[in-house]
Amino acid sequence: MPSPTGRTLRPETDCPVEVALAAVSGRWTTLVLRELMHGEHSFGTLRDRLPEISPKVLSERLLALRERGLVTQERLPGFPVRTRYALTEAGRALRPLLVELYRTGEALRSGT
Amino acid sequence: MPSPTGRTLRPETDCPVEVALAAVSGRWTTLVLRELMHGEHSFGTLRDRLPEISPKVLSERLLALRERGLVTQERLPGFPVRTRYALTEAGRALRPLLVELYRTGEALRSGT
DNA sequence: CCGCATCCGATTGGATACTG
DNA sequence: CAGTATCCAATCGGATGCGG
Repeated sequence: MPSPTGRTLRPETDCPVEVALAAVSGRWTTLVLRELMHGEHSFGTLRDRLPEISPKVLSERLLALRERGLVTQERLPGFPVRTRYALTEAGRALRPLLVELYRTGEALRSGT
Repeated sequence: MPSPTGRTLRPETDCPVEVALAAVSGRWTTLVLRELMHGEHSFGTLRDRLPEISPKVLSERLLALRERGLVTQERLPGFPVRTRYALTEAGRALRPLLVELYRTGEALRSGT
């Protein structure tokens, strides 16, 4: 965490903690990441695996992840249209963080 | 992360990942935690160290952290009133997660 | 099939003033 | 000193319908 001097005094988007948090926060985000950790997916297969997510939100999440360079989108030729979403190297770099989130969450629950 | 079977299909508050995320999310939350990681604080010293946080938000964050069992509040006798906030054992258990957030955030930035 | 546009209710965070 | 009460603007997430 930030050093004693040079401490951030307010939430800044370029603070590393905020950067990482931004990458995984937002409803459904971690679940979308989990699915993509298992491999590539189309828009539709993601919806199949997360049946209750609305197209708008899924679309928003995928766009945000792409803008952060965590996910790539590829339009496949042919008809009907198909799309392929996959994690980038940076996206895969989130795995240890997700593992740590899981680990910490379990510790908190058992501690309670 | 959740096992192949028994995967969570939607965001549920008792999913470990959500539990951990809930503990650290919300604007200012990680900064308040950071200050408390350094030691106990009163409401006022927290405001001094985070000059731009509003009393309402600080109050909300501290309450949420208390409700999750991450922070304790102690009213000190005497006048004027003083209060002391400190991390619980569970609260201190968040340190590795904060470190991992920082580490991941830096990796994302340098990767960009 | 993909995913954007629209509408809407709920939640969030900030500013400020006030009380025990 | 330590908060709570109010008010408000902005963001968020869900439902649904339409267009490429």
